[in-house]
Amino acid sequence: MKKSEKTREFILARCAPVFNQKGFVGTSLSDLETATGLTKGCIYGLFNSKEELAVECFEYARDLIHEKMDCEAAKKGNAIEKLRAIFDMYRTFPDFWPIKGGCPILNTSIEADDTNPLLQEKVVRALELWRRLFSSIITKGIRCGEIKQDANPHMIATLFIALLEGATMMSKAYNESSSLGMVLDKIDEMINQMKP
Amino acid sequence: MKKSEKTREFILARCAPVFNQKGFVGTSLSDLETATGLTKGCIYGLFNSKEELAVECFEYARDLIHEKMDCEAAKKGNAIEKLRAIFDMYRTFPDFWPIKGGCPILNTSIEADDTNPLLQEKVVRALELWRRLFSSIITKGIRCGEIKQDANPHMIATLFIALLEGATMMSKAYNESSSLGMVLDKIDEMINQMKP
DNA sequence: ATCAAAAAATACCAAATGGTATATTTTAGA
DNA sequence: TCTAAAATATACCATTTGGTATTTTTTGAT
Repeated sequence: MKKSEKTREFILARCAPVFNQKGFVGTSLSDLETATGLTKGCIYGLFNSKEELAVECFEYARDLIHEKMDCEAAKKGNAIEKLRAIFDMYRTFPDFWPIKGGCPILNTSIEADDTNPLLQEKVVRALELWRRLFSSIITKGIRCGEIKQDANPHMIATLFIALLEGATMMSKAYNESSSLGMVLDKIDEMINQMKP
Repeated sequence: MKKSEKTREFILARCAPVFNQKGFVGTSLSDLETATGLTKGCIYGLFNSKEELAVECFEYARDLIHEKMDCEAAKKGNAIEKLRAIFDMYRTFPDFWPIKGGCPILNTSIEADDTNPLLQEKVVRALELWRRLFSSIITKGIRCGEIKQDANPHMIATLFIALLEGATMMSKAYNESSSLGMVLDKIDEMINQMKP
């Protein structure tokens, strides 16, 4: 691995949490200098603009979370348990997040939807990826007879994501886990009703 | 009404949508000058700082929405219908929002939770207000026998808000109303199950 | 119509912003 | 060990930022 590649990864790891907490416009180049201990001369040698860096940081953060979910799901043998494993991660709020600042999809979506088409597009792709993760688990569960035949994977996945994101916002706002807890209990109930 | 009071209201009405779309840090004084047609000399004569103006804009936007919900609910006679009336507003996404940029509570919460304690505190109060609106309708519904005795108002209100906020984020991201539609259908189902 | 007070505009400020051209240091292959 | 290339730091740039002191304009009561 080339030195520049290592530095790139290092910069992403250090800057992703900063962008996730302060947002794209809220993060200044000097913030990124302090976060990395590098100069902007160096940063601009590896990334063409602040926006390009922000995009890569977003994808870095999204991957962290997605991989963690994939990993938790992979440990389980059937669809219902896979889903439960993913939702159980949220029980350790806010420590669950592999990155400081909460859900990068939520954070970036809210900031970008009216202001930054490039980031906005990355958000849509990330949401699609996430929704597909849920709905593919559900679809397989239906095929294996672990989940009701008439369950609608796309709709259930959408409900799960909406519930999780809304509850994440609330629990971060209140700075306590009880809202998220109530939502997770509801999700549990919904999962039980999915059984054949 | 004094001239200065009228100008204050005018500034709030013009600036609130700008803050709601671009965020606090993303909005510059020159943005506010273009939005109002006034100079910052004038703006600073009425507000002590950009932050104070942002706080008042947030409360202005929150009131717009809250009053619209109150108004819709007031038209109906019983709890179930009051709830439905409020949720039906969301069916006209994105035109429902009395203010451009979507839900100001969601937007401000995401930006402020890690960066701006003052705005953050206002978000918490707004969330509490909103949750109380829902749970007081539900509580009255229980007392009148329109809603199951064992319904948990606080929990149901939390679920509703999480669903609405999560779905708002998704529908704004995708720029289409189908996610919100699915969530509204689910909420409808939940309301039906609340009947005694 | 006058005039003081209120409201708004002008002109200015230091600091910070994103970005770049250049210089210096580090790296790795011969 | 030498050296060219790669990586990083330095020094600089124009522009924008939030904010203010001052001046001009508008207002409304007499």
